[in-house]
Amino acid sequence: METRELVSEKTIGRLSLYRRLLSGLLAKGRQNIYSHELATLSGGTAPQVRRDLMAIGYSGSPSKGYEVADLSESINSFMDNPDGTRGIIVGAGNLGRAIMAYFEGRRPKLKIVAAFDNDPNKIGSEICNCPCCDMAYLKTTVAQMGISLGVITVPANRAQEVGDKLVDAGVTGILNFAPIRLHLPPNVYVEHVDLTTSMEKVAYFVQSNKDSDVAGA
Amino acid sequence: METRELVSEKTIGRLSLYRRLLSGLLAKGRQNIYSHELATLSGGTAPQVRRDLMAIGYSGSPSKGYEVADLSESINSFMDNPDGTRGIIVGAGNLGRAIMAYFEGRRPKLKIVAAFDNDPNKIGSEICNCPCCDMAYLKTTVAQMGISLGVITVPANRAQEVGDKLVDAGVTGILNFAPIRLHLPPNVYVEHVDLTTSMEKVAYFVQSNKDSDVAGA
DNA sequence: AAGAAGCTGTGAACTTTTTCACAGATAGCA
DNA sequence: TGCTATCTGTGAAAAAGTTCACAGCTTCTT
Ligand SMILES: NC(=O)c1ccc[n+]([C@@H]2O[C@H](COP(=O)([O-])OP(=O)(O)OC[C@H]3O[C@@H](n4cnc5c(N)ncnc54)[C@H](O)[C@@H]3O)[C@@H](O)[C@H]2O)c1
Ligand SMILES: NC(=O)c1ccc[n+]([C@@H]2O[C@H](COP(=O)([O-])OP(=O)(O)OC[C@H]3O[C@@H](n4cnc5c(N)ncnc54)[C@H](O)[C@@H]3O)[C@@H](O)[C@H]2O)c1
Repeated sequence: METRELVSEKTIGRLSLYRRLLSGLLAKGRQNIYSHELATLSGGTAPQVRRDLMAIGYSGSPSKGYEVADLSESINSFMDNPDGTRGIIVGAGNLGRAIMAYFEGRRPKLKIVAAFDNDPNKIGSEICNCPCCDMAYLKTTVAQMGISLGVITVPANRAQEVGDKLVDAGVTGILNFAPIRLHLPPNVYVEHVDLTTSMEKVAYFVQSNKDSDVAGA
Repeated sequence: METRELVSEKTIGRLSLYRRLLSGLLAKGRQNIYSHELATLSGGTAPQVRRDLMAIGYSGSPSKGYEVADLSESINSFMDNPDGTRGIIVGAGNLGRAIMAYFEGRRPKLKIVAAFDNDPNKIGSEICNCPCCDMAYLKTTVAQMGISLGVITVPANRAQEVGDKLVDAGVTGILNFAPIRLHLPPNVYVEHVDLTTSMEKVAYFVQSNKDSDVAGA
């Protein structure tokens, strides 16, 4: 079974945001920050920020707050795999290519190293400095390049099949953009990004704004 | 007064998924479904499905479960604005265009009707049957076309400014893809889709999977 | 006609997550 | 030095969300 769930998924998500905000501040020369300032930037509350930092064992000073550079480094070393994480994208369509373009060269510890597709016109081409490969090479590539993360951007009706192939190849974390729920073994971490639902949620709360007020996310 | 029974954000998100699953089933001629079946499809539990449907006042039958067509229609009428919801996208870059391509013609009650950009090469062009307009026309377009929803796909450093413009124009719901937290009035519903965080969460949980169990299932 | 099976609807229990509220720490200042 | 202001760290309370467990309904079987 799962051994240690020390830090909750929600906290991990917020830590990801904090470190992004912190590196922006660092670039501007900012040295210290209080929990309530990070809270404002991140859209949360001060106690929540303090709880999150407590979860990774980080301590600030009552008068100076937190040291930007040091905290940033602490979150990095808590979250990043020191050897780096390598991922692949399956489905080099509109969304897949947008994601590849965006993540190219952005984080040294998290790289997308190849794309896979089943369209003969795409196979063999290069997308954002990554080769676009035939699905037949999925398993060997995952093994040879030490890939642990897969991004699924194929149409909904192919997503389960692709998920199965990724797991079979040895991937243990999947980011799924297809609008269905994948059925995969419990030792594989799956994050579903459901853009249709996100859009429909906004549409719903827009509508209900008309007669009453609703808190934001 | 309090007319509308408050339905949580999480329930709304699941209802969006249920109706998508239901329309797939409907297309296959399926007539009835039990809560535990919908639970399996949606990755949830049977009591949760029943609670969610209870929230919109829908009742099934103890022997037949829920009627697919009828339930689907009930969720539609609960979630959709009968007059339809119109949205615009600001930032016709890689992600913005992928989203426009995807949502084109997909839902009759939820349409993206225009794009906006500040790049002179894009302004005046047509993207997925939508005009790409100059930001100068944002306010008048929102008013004239009765637009209530805005999607933000501009770079992070322009997102707050664009959010302010959207709110000023009269939009009351925003789907934000820029990797920052927007600061907007509380009557505006904002959904943040943070793809960087999603990716980093998977990377984190991949890493922590390593030491627990190795045997694939 | 009565019993068995298996479903829904839901109060209550439980779990997770967030917020409150305050002791203790640190710096600035008179 | 001692007072004031304001921060952090955290136990405790509250809120939100999920699951349990079972009464009651409906159909099927015998
Ligand atoms: N683009 C969006 O904004 C958006 C929004 C919501 C959901 N999605 C979902 O994201 C996914 C991708 O969307 P898109 O707009 O990029 O679609 P797309 O059609 O542009 O791209 C799909 C790609 O997958 C490839 N493909 C198809 N079957 C394959 C297989 N079996 N193995 C490998 N590759 C295969 C196709 O060749 C194509 O390149 C879809 O599931 C879609 O429902 C996208
Ligand atoms: N593409 C992804 O996978 C991805 C992942 C994570 C986050 N994001 C975020 O989504 C947003 C869009 O990403 P992208 O990859 O599409 O970027 P992009 O650079 O391809 O597109 C940005 C578009 O916004 C337009 N723009 C810039 N400033 C503007 C302004 N002030 N008003 C109107 N239009 C303006 C540009 O002309 C361009 O067309 C960014 O904030 C990015 O951080 C994207």
